[in-house]
Amino acid sequence: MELSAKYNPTEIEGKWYAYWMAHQLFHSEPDEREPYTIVIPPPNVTGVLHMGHMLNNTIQDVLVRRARMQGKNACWVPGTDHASIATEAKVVAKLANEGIHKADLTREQFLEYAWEWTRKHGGIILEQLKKLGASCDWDRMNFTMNEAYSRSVIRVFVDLFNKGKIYRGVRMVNWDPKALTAVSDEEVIHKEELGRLYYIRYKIKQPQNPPAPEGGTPCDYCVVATTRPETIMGDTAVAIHPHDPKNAHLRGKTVIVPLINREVPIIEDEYIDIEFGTGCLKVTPAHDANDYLLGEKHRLEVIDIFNNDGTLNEKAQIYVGQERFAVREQIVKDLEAVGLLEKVESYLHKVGFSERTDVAIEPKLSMQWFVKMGELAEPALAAVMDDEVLLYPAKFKNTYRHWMTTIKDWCISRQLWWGHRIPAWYLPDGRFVVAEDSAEALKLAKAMTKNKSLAITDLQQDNDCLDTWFSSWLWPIAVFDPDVPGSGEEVDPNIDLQYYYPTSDLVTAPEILFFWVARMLMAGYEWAGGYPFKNVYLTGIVRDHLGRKMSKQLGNSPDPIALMDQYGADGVRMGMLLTSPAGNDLPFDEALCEQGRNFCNKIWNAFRLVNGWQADDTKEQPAHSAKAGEWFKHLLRKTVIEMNDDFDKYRLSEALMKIYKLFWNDFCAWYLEIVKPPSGQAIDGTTHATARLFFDYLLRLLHPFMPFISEEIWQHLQPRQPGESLMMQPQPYADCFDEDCLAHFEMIQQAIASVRTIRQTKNIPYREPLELYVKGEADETLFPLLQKMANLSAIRPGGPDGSRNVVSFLIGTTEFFVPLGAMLNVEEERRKLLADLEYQQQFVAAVKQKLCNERFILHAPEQVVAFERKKQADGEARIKAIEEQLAALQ
RNA sequence: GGGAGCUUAGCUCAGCUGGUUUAGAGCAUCUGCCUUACAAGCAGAGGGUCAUAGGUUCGAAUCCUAUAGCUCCCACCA
Repeated sequence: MELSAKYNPTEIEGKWYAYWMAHQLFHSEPDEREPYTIVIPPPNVTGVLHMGHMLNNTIQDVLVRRARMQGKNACWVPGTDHASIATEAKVVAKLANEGIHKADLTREQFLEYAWEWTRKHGGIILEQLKKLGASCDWDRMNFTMNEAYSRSVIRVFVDLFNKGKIYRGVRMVNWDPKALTAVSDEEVIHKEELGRLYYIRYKIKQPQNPPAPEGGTPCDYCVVATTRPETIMGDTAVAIHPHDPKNAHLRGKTVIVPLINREVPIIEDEYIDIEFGTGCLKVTPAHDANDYLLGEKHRLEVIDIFNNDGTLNEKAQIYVGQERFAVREQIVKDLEAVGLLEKVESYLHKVGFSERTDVAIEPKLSMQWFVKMGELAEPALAAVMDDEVLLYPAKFKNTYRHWMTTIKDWCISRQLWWGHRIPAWYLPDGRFVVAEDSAEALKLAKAMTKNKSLAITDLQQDNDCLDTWFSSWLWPIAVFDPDVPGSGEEVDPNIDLQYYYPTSDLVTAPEILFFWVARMLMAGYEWAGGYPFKNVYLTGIVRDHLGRKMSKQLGNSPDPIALMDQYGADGVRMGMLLTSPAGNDLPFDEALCEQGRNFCNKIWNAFRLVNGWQADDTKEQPAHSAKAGEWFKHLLRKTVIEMNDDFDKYRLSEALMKIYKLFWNDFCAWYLEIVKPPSGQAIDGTTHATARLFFDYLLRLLHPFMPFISEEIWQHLQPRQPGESLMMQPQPYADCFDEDCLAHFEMIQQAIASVRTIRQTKNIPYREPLELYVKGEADETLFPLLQKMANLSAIRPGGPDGSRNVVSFLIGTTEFFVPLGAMLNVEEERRKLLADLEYQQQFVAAVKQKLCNERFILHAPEQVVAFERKKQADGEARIKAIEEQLAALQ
C-alpha cells in the first residue's frame, strides 16, 4: 500500500464520520452499563457555527469519546433552540427586505414565514458539527419548539401558575423599541457612553409677592440636571432631599414643567443625592425605574409619553410622532430658545442596550408575566454552594452566589410571535384562565363565570410568547421525557429519564451561567427531583490575538468551515484545545491549528515508518530495542496516570499536551529512532509487535482529541471486522510505573544529547564514530542504546589515562569523556570548564551558607537538611571533577 | 459604586499543602542539517530580579499587607 508523505484529512474525515454513523456507534440506549450523559447547549436553530461553538463542542466531544472508551454508555444529545428574539428578528429583517412588514401580517402568516425560514436554515449548524466530528446521538435530535417539547413548556407554565409562582403585573420593564418587546435584565448590556447632562430651569410657581430667602435674592427657577431632556413631558414631580439646605426654599412649592407648562409638586425623599447636579431630580415615573418607585411612594401621576417604537405619543403634547433621540436634539434647542436651558455638561454614564438589537433600552411600564424566583432559587443556590454540583473553575461559585442571593422576579413574557404562546385566555369580562389548551381553558372559564353558554370564540388567548429561556431551562429534562412535569397519573416512569438523568457534564460559556445554567438547576429541583448535571465546565471566550472577543460585527472571526478545510478537523480541534484551560479566555491564533495539522502529519509519518517495516521472526531482538521497549512501557504508564489525573480535573489542554509530547518527543524521536532497523533490513518480530502495540495504545489516548486520524491509522494497523472502531476500544489502563527505569533512561538521553552537542560545536559529522569513557554511576545495560544513538565505537569504564585531548561533561556526578585528538580546542575547553567551575562554586557556597545557619538545621525537616547535604556533597564532587579535568588540560 | 480574578521566557500558560540541585512546558527565535517516515521535518542551543515595595519564616513564584496595571461580573445615582 502506498501512503502519501503528507497526511490528507479531507479524504479521510468524511469517510470515517459516515462509517461511525452507518454502524450506529453514536447511538445510545439504556442498558446495564454506567451512563455518561451530556446535553448539548442548543445553538440557535438558524445560527451558523462560530468559534465559540467550535471550542465548546470540541470539549464535549473529547469528554464523550473518552467516557465511551472507558466503557460507559455515552450519550450526547444534540438539538437546537428556537431563540425567539434572535430568530424573529432575522425573519422580520428578511421580510422587510422583500417589502413585507410584520405589522401587515396575521400571526399565522408570520409564523408560516418563520417556519419556512427555520426549515431552510435550521440544522445547518448541526451539519457543521458533524464535520467537526461531534459524536452526538443524532437519533435523539431535539428542538425546543417540537410538539412534545412545546407541550412540556406549556405544562410547566400551568404548573407554576397553579403553584402560585407565576403572576401577571404592571412593572417597569426593559423595553426594546426595535424588537418591540420586553427583555429580561440579563439581556440588557450596559455600555459606557459619553453623554450630556442638561441643566434645565423649572419655573417656581410663586405666591403673590414672594418673600426673598434670607440673605439671598428671590429665585425664580429651580434647576434640574438630566441626561434625558426628552422625557420632561412625562414629569409629574421634582424631588429634593429633605435635609438639603440649598434647596430648602423649594419645600412645599410647585414648579412648572417647561414647554408644556404643567404644574407639578416638589416632593422630598431621602433617595435624592444632594451632591449630584443641583440636588433637584425631575421625576418621570413612566420612564425611569427609580422614578417609578418614587412615584409609587408619593402617589404621583404616571404619564407614559412614548409609543412602543420609541416615538412620542399625544400624551407628550408636543413632538408627537417624533423619534426619542430626534426629540432630545430638538427640545434642547427649544429650551434654549426660551431661556430655560442653563448649561450643558459632558457626562460619562452607562446606558442599557438590548443584547439582540443593540438599541438603547427604554424603561417602560407594561403588563407582563413574571415568575417568582425566591423559592425556585433556594435549592439551586444550595446545590452549588454545597458542592453537590461542581463548577469548573470553582471561582465562578462566588459570582453565582451573588447573583442567586440578589435575584429578582423573572419577566417571562415577550411581545413576539415566534415561540411558545402564553397559555392564558382572557374572558370578555377581563378575567383570565390558565390552561394547557383551549378546551381546558373553556372548561375553566365556564366554571369561573358559571356561564354554560360561553364559547371558545369568547375567549382571547394572550398574544405574547414566553422567553426563550423559559423553554431551554427544561432542556436536560425534556430531551429525555417531554411529559415532565406529569399530571401525576403516570404509571410507567420514563426509562430514559431515569437512566440518563442527571447528566454528567455540562459544557457552556460563563456568560450564560445565570440565563441558563442557574435556571436549569432550578427546573431540575422543581420537576426532576434533583440536579440536572453533576459538573459544569465553563469555557473561556474565544478572542483574537488583539484580545477582542470574536464577533460578526468586528469581522475578526475566522470561518470554522474554512479552517477545517485548511487544517483538517483534527488539526482545528487540537488548535482549539491547546490553550484553553477551563474558564480562561482563549486567544485564538491560526498558528495553533497549524500546530495541530503538523501533529497529524507527524502521526501519519510515524505510521508510514512502522507500516513499512518487514518483520523477521527468526531475528533476535537487539538489546537496545529491548531496553527502549521497557522504558517506553513505563513512560506510557506514567503518562496514562497523569492524563487520568488531568481529566479528573478537567484540564483537557494539559492532557492533550502530555499525549502530544509522548507521541512526538518520546515515541517518534526516541523510541522509533532507537528500534529503527538499518535501512533495507528487516526488524525482529518482537520489536515489530511491540511497536505496533505501543502505536495502538497511543491511538487510543489520542482518539478523544483527534478522532479521525486515529481511527484511520487504527484501521490500517491490522485487519479489522466491519463495524469495528477505535472509538469503542477501552482506554489504556495503568496504576504504577518504574521510576528508576525512567531516571536511568533519562540520564542516557542526556549523555546522548551531550555527545551530539559536542559533534555540533566541533563540527564532527554523525557518521564519524567517537569513543566515550564513563566514570561514575550509570546503568550499563543501557550502553548498547547509548552506543547506537550517539554513534560510539566503544564505551569504556573509567577516565582516559593521561590523554590531554579530551572533552568532558557531567551528568549528576557521573563524568563522561570523549577523546577528540587534534580536534580539541584546549583554550575553548578551559574557558568552558572555568565557567562551569565558577557556577558550581557559587552553588556550593549558597548551599553551605544555608547549612551553616543553625536555625535552618534546627527548624527544617530532617529530609530537607539531608537533601541540602547531598546537594553540597554532589556539588563538591563536581568541583573536584572539573578541577581534575582542568589539570589534565595543562 | 460593590465584588471576583489576573500579572512567571518574545507569545500562550503550568508551577497543587512554602523546601526536590539558583523556576518548567508548548509555540516562536538562533545555529547546523534535504540523514531513504516526516523541511508540516531532524539535531542542538539561547532566553526569566516570578508586576513593584514591604512583611511573616531557618527558607517565598508560592502565605500576608500596600501600590501599580489589566480583565470580568454585578449595580437604578438623575
